[in-house]
Amino acid sequence: MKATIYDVAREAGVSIATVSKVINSKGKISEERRREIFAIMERLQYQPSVIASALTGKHTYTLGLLIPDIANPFFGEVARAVEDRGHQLGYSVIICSTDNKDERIEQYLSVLKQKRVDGIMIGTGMGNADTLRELRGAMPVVAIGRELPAVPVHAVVADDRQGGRSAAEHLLLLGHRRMAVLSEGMAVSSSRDRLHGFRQKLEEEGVPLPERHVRPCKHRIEHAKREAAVMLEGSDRPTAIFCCNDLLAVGALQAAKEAGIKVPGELSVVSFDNTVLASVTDPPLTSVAQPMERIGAAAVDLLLEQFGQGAAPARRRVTLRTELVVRASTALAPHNE
Amino acid sequence: MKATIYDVAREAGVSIATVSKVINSKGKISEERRREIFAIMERLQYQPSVIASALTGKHTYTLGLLIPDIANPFFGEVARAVEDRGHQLGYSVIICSTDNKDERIEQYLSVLKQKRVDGIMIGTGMGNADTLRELRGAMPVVAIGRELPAVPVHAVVADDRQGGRSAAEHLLLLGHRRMAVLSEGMAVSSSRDRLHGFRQKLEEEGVPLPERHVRPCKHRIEHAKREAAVMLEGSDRPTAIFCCNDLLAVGALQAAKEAGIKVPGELSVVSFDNTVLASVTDPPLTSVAQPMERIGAAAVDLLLEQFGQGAAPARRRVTLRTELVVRASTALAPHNE
DNA sequence: CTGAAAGCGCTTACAG
DNA sequence: CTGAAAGCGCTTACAG
Repeated sequence: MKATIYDVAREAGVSIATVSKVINSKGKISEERRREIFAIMERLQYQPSVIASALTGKHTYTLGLLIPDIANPFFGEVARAVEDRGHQLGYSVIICSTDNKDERIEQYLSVLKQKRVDGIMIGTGMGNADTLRELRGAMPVVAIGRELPAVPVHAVVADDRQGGRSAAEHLLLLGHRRMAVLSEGMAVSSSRDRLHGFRQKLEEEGVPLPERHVRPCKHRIEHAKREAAVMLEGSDRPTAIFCCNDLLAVGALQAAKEAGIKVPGELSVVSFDNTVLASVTDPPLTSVAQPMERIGAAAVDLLLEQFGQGAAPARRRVTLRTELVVRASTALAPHNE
Repeated sequence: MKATIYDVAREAGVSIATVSKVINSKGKISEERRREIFAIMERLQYQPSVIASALTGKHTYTLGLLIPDIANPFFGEVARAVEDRGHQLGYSVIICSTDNKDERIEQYLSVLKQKRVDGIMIGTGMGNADTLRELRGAMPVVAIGRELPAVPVHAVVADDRQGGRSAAEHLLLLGHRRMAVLSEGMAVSSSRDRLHGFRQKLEEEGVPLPERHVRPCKHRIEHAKREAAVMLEGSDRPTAIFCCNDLLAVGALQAAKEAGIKVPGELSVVSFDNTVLASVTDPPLTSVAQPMERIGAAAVDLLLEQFGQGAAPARRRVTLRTELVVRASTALAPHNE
């Protein structure tokens, strides 16, 4: 049978209270006793039960992470960052891939509550504002990667607007004037902000961005490819496309290839996220990098900060800068106008 | 304060034992009472504490998943499959990215024990056989994706040998005779088996595979690129390369491009895993697909099967077939010999 | 069909 | 510096 605190106490000839204290470095215990007790724990292969200690009102040292899909490289990298920071601080993370489905979200939330996790990070859409409001009343929550509409919660996000701007700046500097955008659904705040920043910069420079050149896409390569193909038809086609994530950019690349349009010679493509995909395509993608490591770490920190405090302190936002990583998918605009 | 089983019992005018029974569908409770109690639980927003119930000797309904890196697309897909199957059956999964480092492995294992997870899936290397032996004595374990040396544990793996064979068959059919292999370290059983199957098939057909054309690589694109570049020097260079995973194949593709060697015209590349990367490169990769979904699901099933049984039942292995997915990175061998 | 009581393995005041 | 006792929120025989 597994050793318990009673076994350790008996061996050491002390009370379980004393053992508990040495485990948690609390109270004053003579150095000698503490050594002895550690030795006994070692010998008995004693592993204190987090379950039992959690029941006594302490933390479970477990966090929940809601994301659309852990198999998506972007979320995989974010999850890794969350995991690492959590691990450093003594927390484990339970992954919850929601596919952005309300049903799965509710199920996972219920499970996480029953397991009494110490807090939840939400990187997925949340259709139901009531659910979120209720959740926020029950435990610390932080939005990660995107804002959650309707309910004010802490959030850590990339500076999507500035990221969009820097994509625009890059293309403008290369002389592009006819541009297009492949965006995600407008329900996603991060995607809206990227587009907003991009468009704003173009407006400042007096470069038009016709509505028909802004196409929202589902989060799938084939879909992006189809949308891009449509954009690339006709003679007044754009010389540059800004894609709101790497997957969309892959679709754009494939569409261009099928249409016999050379990237970057005849078409520049700027992407967003800078996941591993960006370095794997041919040509490799110029991409606005999100600081995924820092996003993950900040989310954990923001979550843990809330432990001390009572219910719902002032809302906090952490915005992290993006950085344009230039690769081979962008070049000077063709001057055959 | 959070509602407890006592609150529900009080409201319903019954004992906590009765409430417990309706929660767990145990014993005989009149239909009327059961409805009433459910209604009260609903009204009180009662969420039974998994913590408390776990302490009573039941399961924690939490599983541990050890993998090298959740940010690696292959493991991300496996993790997703594990998560889904676990979720279906009422289990959560804690991710543990080990980077194959013994220190991290030990830390995570210790945490998982303290949290009393119901079982552990190991998809990472395990240098220390003693650790594993000890672990296996303490709780259900299954190896996932590769064998664990030295200690017999249940395992679910792809049929790597057959996968290697089918890669070879494909290339032979296309007329290739001068082949090379980019493999992972030989410590990894799956990589060994892939190479073994590949080589065996070649031998059967009397096609040589010179030792200098078999190069072990680290799990990084740049490293693979460098190794491939060396292989592609000289005039007797291979007309086909078999890469033991998608990342290595990306490296090979990049090396070929830099050397001005056309894929698939002058060089065919076959990959293994068939992660999202395989469909993103240019040309997209012909790849031996691992059935990641089924691997993940089988691992969970194999783990849960052990719950009923006493310590260490007979060792079981589940081997799942691979499938060659042909894309555009392979073609007929050039006949300019 | 229902309930009283013991017990799971800890932590936390409180007393000494 | 150390220990006795209550309590965390459940489940499980056992008795009725």
